[in-house]
Amino acid sequence: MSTRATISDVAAEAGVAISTVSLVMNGKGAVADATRSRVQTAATRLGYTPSRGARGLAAGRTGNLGFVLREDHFRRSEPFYTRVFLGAEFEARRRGLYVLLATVPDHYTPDDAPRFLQEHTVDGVVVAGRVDDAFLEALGQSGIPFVLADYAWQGAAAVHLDNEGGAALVADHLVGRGHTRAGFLGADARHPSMAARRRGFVSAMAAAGHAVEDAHVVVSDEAAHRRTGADLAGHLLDLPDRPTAIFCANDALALGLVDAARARGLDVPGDVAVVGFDDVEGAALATPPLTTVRVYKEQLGEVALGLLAERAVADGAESARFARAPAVTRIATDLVVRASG
Amino acid sequence: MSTRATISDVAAEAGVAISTVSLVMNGKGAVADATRSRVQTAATRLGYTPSRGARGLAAGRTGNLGFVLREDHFRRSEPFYTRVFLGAEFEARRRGLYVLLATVPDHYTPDDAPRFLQEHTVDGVVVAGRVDDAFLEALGQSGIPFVLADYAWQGAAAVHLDNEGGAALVADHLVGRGHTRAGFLGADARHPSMAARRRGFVSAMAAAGHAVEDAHVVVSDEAAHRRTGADLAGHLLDLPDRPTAIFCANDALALGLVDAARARGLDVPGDVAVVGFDDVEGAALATPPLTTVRVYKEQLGEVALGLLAERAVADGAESARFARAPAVTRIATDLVVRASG
DNA sequence: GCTTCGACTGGAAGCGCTCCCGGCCCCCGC
DNA sequence: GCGGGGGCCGGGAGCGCTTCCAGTCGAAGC
Repeated sequence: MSTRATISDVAAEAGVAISTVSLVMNGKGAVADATRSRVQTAATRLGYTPSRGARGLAAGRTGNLGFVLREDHFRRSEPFYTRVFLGAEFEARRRGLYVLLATVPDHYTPDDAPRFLQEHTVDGVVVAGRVDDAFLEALGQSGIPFVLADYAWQGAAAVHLDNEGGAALVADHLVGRGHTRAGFLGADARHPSMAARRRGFVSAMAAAGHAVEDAHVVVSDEAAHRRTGADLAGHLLDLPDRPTAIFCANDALALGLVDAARARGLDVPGDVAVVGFDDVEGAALATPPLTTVRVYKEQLGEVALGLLAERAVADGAESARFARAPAVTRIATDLVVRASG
Repeated sequence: MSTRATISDVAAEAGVAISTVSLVMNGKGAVADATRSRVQTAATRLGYTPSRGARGLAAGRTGNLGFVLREDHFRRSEPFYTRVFLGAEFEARRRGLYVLLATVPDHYTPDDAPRFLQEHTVDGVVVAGRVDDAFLEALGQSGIPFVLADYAWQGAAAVHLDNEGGAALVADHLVGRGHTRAGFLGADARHPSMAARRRGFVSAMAAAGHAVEDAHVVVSDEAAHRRTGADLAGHLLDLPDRPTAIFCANDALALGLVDAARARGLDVPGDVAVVGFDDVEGAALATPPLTTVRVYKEQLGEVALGLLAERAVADGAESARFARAPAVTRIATDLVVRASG
């Protein structure tokens, strides 16, 4: 191991100038093939790998990107954002970048600022899921490019799931199965995705000629957990004109609703069909297996990071940044039909 | 925002030399109080934060630590290692360090080497959970200091849970409840922790005068999932002299065993008491709530990172590294008694 | 009163790399 | 045959910071 080889070692070994080695390592400029290969063999012989730190210092870029999410999103047992992160990490690796992970508390104060915002150790930030707007505010003012994943804020660049489209798929599916009286169960109402699922479902049902009655739309501000689903279920299941099918804003809620239905002696899907959203790992294993909308979490992360990388890299032109119109990318969703509805 | 302040801006603003600013920022050397405070106010007025990259380059240290785990450990739905990571990240923040996360595949080949090993972007690495020994081999040869969390390998520095102690607590508890015929259900047998739990339990039972019969010890090499627990359960539950209590190597197995018991019409804990290990989030919510051993995942990460930080920092003295005896730290565990046993 | 020390501060040499510039040489066109 | 334009490559100035070294100045020591 001793001390590792530096660029000048390689230059000496190959008998060329430092700058030539740099050109070769970065695949830039015009270098004669002979020289190029001489440098390359010298580099491999010495086991040379460019130092990230030095490269960053000189190039004014760090090659690091931040990935920020709310603390409780990260420690949730359903690894939704973990998967998003993995996708991002994968894409970063492909591009030769690093990802620094950081969490922000539910209620953000300037003291909670991830250090990398201060120390400028990242060229850009992916923000996953809903975070305190105060954080986004601070992030926006810092001038660091950022991309939201599965969240929306003031027209900032974002990539999210096609929630409306997925919900519409559900509506079509239910209508196709002969349901004309469908209900919706939602939670975490402030999350744009949740709102979009509701919107997509309600309007698709209406478009199909089976408008959802207001009384059949139950939405809460609470977190969208299984227990919440069970707790809210009564508002629909105990109705005299109980819906014959219920679309829940996510699988956890759906699972909770199934619990509640079962507790009431109702058969799923016999008495009430249930459809979720997300296709979490437990959905296929549940009894009955849950019909749901599959979302591609890794892809969400990949796309978000890719978008960010392009913005952050192009960011040498400080001025051009705000000129580019914020892009909103949508990741397609699929309906997975199982036994529950 | 424009372009951020550098150390020389601060020096100019405070009317001192660059080196003096550096001394102040690092709290080193002898600087007159007046100068110090002048520098500090200048720094805050300019919103100056030292650049990590430059600092690292100059000091020969990056201030980054790696956190490596197996890919499938990370995407598991139970966020065990996620919690460990959070603990590590927390401790790193306290110390002003960054954590780079990387995963290695189940079967490691040199191509899978996390980039930071090559690019020397980290000063040390925390390895969480069981990884391919080939990776540890490579890591060891790279000369980068590392600390294992929840794994053991060739006497390398490691911190792990007090598995034996926790298992002994379970044994004592069961004996105290009058159980004299206890069984053990394990999986992922190659994991040292799993072996330790078994060992601790068996020897504590023996010490209490109620040795566990060999036929009552069921261990598999499969992953320790809920389904595995259900699948293996028959080897104990269907025995003519079925144990009155079963200690499972982790909660997932225990939950699976409870499933299997219920499927057979057996009452838990009436017909068979069940105890798990880990205290996962679902343990308290299960029916019946699971008696289990609580482990402090965040603390595991904290301690591992702390240990590593000390090694990696002290590592200016390249030679001293191997002189220090590898420390093995143990994190205490607690018994949580709930309804299942 | 002059040396000696210490406390303090400034200068400057890098850390390993990128990238601009300038120069060499060779080939082409007229 | 001569000028000009590329293609290639070397030099060198930084990037922002740490750290060694030298130098200044005031006060204590003889």
